[in-house]
Amino acid sequence: MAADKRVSDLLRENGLKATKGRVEMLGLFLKAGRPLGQMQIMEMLGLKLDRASVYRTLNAFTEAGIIHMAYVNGRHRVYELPDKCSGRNCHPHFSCRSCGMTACLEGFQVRYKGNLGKGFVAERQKVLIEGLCPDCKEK
Amino acid sequence: MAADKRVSDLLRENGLKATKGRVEMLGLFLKAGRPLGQMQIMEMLGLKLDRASVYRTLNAFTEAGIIHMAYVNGRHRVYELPDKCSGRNCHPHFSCRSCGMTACLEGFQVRYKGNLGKGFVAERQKVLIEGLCPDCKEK
DNA sequence: AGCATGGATGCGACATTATTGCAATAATAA
DNA sequence: TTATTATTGCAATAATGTCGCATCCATGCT
Ligand SMILES: [Mn+2]
Ligand SMILES: [Mn+2]
Ligand SMILES: [Zn+2]
Ligand SMILES: [Zn+2]
Repeated sequence: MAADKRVSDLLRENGLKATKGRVEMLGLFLKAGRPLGQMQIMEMLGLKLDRASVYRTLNAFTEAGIIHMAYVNGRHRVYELPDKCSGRNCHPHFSCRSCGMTACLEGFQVRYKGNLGKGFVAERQKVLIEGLCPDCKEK
Repeated sequence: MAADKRVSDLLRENGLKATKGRVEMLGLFLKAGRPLGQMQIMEMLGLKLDRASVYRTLNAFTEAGIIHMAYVNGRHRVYELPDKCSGRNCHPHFSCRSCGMTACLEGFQVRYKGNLGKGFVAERQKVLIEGLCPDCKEK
């Protein structure tokens, strides 16, 4: 598949061997266009990869900067491509306290007033808005 | 101790029995003035409470609104008093990606531009700035 | 003060998420 | 193609948090 070739190259450009599992996982992130956790990845891939390999790949991708952890949902770590983020301005997420539904907030800017303090260096922000989704707001 | 009396009353005002463990834990939060996790709590209390009780108390306090989860540090959930927060404007935190050091950011305002979307209700924000602390910046 | 009662605790078992050691395997360079 | 070395699968282990249950104790009532 031609898409696989591009994904493989992307992996090698980032210093990672283009193994089957990695190609499938990165392809999934590219195709999904939304944050993914370990369980979802394995289900979408048909449980073909070992759990440990999925975790190791998520860590490898994160260290390489191909993905980053978007947020923690309960006990689950959820990862995504950093494509909707620009530099230190990572896009925020919303989480429904009632049903656990989460969503990327794209049309939503975060601004800060004040400064961190002498010597601190900001590299990234994680913003999570908690509240109620439209469904849970009813009733 | 007179302080214990006040803490006990605070617990009862929130519909919680003023047991020894709860008085000690809430006293710790009031005295510490900084976010605390389960491990820190048990160490500071000399391991007098059972692990399960600490977790149950953290949950009870959270449901009562006496504390809330400030952030997740690796696998650890860290809680704090909501006294530095006002309504839906919870104060942000900083976390050093190198040493794991975290800090409350008090002189730091967060502003949003744009809106959530029809039907969404924002109740709380969790903002975590990741980067390097002064010590780790030196390297 | 003494007693009754229901919630809280201690303890062990369990659930879940994530990591690690190690032998087998597969991706890359020569 | 072969050699080299990172990666994988598998099982064991770690780490965090929850649950059931018998016991205990904080509270309200007498
Ligand atoms: Mn996102
Ligand atoms: Mn804080
Ligand atoms: Zn919802
Ligand atoms: Zn640091």
